[in-house]
Amino acid sequence: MPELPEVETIRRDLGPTLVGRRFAGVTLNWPRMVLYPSPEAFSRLLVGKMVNELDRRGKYLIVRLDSGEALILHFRMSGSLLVARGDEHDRYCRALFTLDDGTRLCFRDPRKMGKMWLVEDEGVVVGRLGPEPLESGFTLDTLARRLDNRTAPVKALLCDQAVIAGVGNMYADEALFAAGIHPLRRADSLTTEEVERLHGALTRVLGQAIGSHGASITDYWRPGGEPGTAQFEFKVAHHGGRPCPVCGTPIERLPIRGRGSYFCPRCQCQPG
DNA sequence: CCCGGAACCTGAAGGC
DNA sequence: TGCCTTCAGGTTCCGG
Repeated sequence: MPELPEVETIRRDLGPTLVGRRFAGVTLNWPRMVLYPSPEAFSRLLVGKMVNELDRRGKYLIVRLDSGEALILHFRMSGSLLVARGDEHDRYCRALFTLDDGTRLCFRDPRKMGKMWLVEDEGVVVGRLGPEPLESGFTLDTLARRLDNRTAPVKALLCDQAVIAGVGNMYADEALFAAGIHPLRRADSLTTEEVERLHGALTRVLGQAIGSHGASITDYWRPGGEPGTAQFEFKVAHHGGRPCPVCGTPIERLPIRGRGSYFCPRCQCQPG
């Protein structure tokens, strides 16, 4: 599932391919993935526009155009953005972009949940996101204030895009394990030391995952088709039943807010 | 603010 | 082997 490290990998990999190129054509095989404007207007307005730069906010990829508009993509669970090679048919290609140099880009998404927008004001799409956890402004104090006075489980807040942008299920589990904090702990019950450990764990886990080009655990691949390798560094995420790499206790799985949360019941002390 | 559930999707995994 | 059910997950929306 593309979370921050996966989308950042896509951004870095595709920069040289996209920047300076113009869109020559768009084929929408699943028009419902376009949320704004209408699919017809989306395709018509995109063709001819040049890519100025690639950016990322949270799990959103932002393609800034010379017109001042932005093409924004969200990959949800199963989306990836692949440079198409040859003329092989991919039944999961939901949108195909052709560039002015003949390069083709496929928005591949088996579960059809990815979304796209073409907007003049990025804020209408990404305006409510919380801070970027890898930017210098994301200090210990930033995190502490975002968790203070919140009674929800810390795991739920880490996955809330309005609290921190880009953290999803996998990396929330990994960060909580690295910080030794139980996912059900009430956010307002964390000590200063725990928030400090969590802050360090978040930046470390996300930064390391970017260095490994993201985690290929479901349908995520890098734009060139290579898998990421961050999943090999996971200690608890999706490791239910396997022994904790620190103490050997079997990793447990617990639904929190409808999402499977993996943790070590010994290393991550119980709530309360 | 917090919570649960539904909706969107389909491949994978489990039960019988 | 095959049919059927359930699950997974990010986001949004709705109701309590």
